[in-house]
Amino acid sequence: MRRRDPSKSLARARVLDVAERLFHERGYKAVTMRDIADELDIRQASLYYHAPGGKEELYAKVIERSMERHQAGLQEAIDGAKEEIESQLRAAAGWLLSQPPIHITRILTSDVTSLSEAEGERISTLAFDSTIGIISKTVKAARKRKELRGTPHEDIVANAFLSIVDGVWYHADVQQLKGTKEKMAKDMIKVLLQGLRPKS
Amino acid sequence: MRRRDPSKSLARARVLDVAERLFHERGYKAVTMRDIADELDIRQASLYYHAPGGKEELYAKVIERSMERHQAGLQEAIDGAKEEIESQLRAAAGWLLSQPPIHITRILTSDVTSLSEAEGERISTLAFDSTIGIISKTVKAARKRKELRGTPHEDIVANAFLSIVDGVWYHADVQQLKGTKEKMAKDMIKVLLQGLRPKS
DNA sequence: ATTATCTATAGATCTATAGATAATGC
DNA sequence: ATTATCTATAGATCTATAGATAATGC
Repeated sequence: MRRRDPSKSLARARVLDVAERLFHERGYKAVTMRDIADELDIRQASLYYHAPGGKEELYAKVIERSMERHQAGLQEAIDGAKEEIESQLRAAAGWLLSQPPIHITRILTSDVTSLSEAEGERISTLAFDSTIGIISKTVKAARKRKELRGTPHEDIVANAFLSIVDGVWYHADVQQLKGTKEKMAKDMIKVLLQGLRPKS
Repeated sequence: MRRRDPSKSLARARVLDVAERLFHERGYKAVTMRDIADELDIRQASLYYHAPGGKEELYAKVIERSMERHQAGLQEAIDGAKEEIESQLRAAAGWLLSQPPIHITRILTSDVTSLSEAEGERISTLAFDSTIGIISKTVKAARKRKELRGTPHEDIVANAFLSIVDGVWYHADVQQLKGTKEKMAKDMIKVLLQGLRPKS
């Protein structure tokens, strides 16, 4: 052994970190326990010491942790911003761009269908509430303050917002467009909000 | 045998239809050859008579056919509409909502990474050009007509548009929101365009 | 004694091939 | 003879478990 394990959480956290990155990048089915072990430089079987519950439970733990972090991160960003929807969404986008892309639509439409039904539903709800739900709530509050008009449904708007940020990631990464991600997000938020404001 | 195969394409097309539905719903890795065979009510091995090239080639054929159809469908919808961006996008959305959701982001970020590198790149390019590319071109043309301002980058806008339509599918299907998909799409297009028009 | 690895392997699943069989058209 | 299935099975891959081994702390 290398050391007396100063906290147990250190090695476990590393496992969760690697698993999170791979699961978010490729999705549940496309990641094998061997892939995760390889990146950790241990044997595939040794991974089960840190993840005795198996792959599905590891995935669930990864998504739980990731979603709790996103929920908190989004909420803090929004609460820390001026009580005004453009500042709030810009802060939310700032948070999202500080983290690797989550591909929330893939989680909700593909990944969860490979899990047991009960687990799939639990993860669906959690993932929805932690991301779309938070933004949706914020949009709703802005409507109460009369900053935004009543349509379209806030979940659709929230989903559009998150997809746009995901799209910014894709175009910055893969398509290598010029300009910073923050600038792209800021511009798209402006576009989105202009259409959402009351005609006055 | 049941019949003299009046065209060969009939059975082949059924295979492609089933495979397309499953691959689009769940993604490449989450669909097995057995899943496809089961839905066709044949044995898993019999599927190889219709798909002798194996799973990866079947997936490629499925995506090629689907993307060619989408490219044609989108282009025809847009060309058939009034030469004005709102009519064009509404027609494009109408086409997309007449087809099952494609989850283009999942294809581009997850599915293609499970293919061989060359095939992955080919499919990526095809999928991008057939969807985001077509909308992007349309946005660019509208800019030339001075209907829209110059930012954000048209690929980002096109991606947002497609994600929004995908989101409409999700919320109508899974979340069971009230109202037709067409109404939701129309409202979101209005929102998007208002922000994209020149200040004048 | 506990912690964290390892090797070996069972068992399930998945892709793919070989070869037999049955039904039809020429 | 051709077309479309089938059964049987090889071989690869994947998840998971059992039990051995090495290093450290008590």
